[in-house]
Amino acid sequence: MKTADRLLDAAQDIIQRQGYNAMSFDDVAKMVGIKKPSIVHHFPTKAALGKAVIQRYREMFGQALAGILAQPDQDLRQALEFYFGPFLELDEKGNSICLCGSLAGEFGALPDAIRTEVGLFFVDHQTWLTLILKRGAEEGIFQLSGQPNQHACLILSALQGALIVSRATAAPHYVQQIADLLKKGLVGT
Amino acid sequence: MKTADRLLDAAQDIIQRQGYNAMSFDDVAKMVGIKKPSIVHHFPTKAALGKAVIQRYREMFGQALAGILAQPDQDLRQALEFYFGPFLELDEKGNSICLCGSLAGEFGALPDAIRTEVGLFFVDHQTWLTLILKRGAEEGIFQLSGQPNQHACLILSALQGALIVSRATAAPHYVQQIADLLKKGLVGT
DNA sequence: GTCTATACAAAGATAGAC
DNA sequence: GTCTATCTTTGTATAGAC
Repeated sequence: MKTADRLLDAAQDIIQRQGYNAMSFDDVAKMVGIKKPSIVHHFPTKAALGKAVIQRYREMFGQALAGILAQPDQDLRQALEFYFGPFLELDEKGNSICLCGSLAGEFGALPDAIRTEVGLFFVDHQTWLTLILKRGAEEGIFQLSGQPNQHACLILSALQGALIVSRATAAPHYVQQIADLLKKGLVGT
Repeated sequence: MKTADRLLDAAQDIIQRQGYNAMSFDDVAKMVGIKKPSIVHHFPTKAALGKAVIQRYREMFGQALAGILAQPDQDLRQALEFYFGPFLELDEKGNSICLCGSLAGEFGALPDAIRTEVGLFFVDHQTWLTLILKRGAEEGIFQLSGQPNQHACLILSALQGALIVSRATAAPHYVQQIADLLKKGLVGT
């Protein structure tokens, strides 16, 4: 595996566990097994490393979500289930939250370039969820009590918040409980 | 106003805007108008300052929530409305999120004493919300699709997440939209 | 209770050899 | 592409005067 990718992996892992400000070049270098100044050859600044981490994360999610949408005869309930997947995995793994949830928590301390990427991540997800929910409502699969966009924001916020609260309270299967209740809220009473 | 209280105010403000790791003695001292080493007279370490900030925050919320519960002939819908209040205010103010939401985002980088306080904050809120929802369900005011505790966790997570997403996307009245939909989810279809 | 001065470590970043 | 060495700034904390 290329050094640049291993650096991205290490940086992402630290941010998801400890936050952006707690991620230092030295920590990242030690995880990869090289010395601190060698990082600069791959990423000139910490902000550049951070930005690259989010861009890769956004792209990974973007492809996964586009892949779900592209399926013919898609089951929209199943599509939503796929969406929950990565968040459930993060919670069961423990100690890690969504990369962008972590970054957004330190928003006021972030470089501008990173703030922009984080904002785009959330908008991406809201847009995708809104589309799924709107289709589902039209097909009669979902019975929405509010606007599709509103439900999309609730799902996104609840998952991000659930990961954060779950880690701090160490409650088992916390995100799963939240996801189950969110699903119930989409099928009427 | 006592210096110790002004230090707590300043530290809390920075944590809510930028996070715990971005909060330095020097920043706090400058906001209060004293020099960095003078803080030590009031709080021996950064961890002690941080812990004191959360303890005050927990106590403030604790008293407010107990006050709502203590009201005779309480309207449970109104009680929930009161609960949403501080989160709506934070969102409208902009740039700040819940103190404990911010800290929980950096959980892996926090001193043990602070982790404990953050966990207690969330448990406090879950317990209070569960009680309100359970009573409401018994009285027929709320029609819950899941367990009261489950709804409590959803409300807490959604509000914490909404503040974080709202700040990163700069969407107007974001938390209000989430709160409205959460309320709809408690009254059946 | 606040100050100046200072110790000490860690951080992001640069220069130049290999 | 990685290294050693170094610079500069910042951060937490201490010592001791006022």
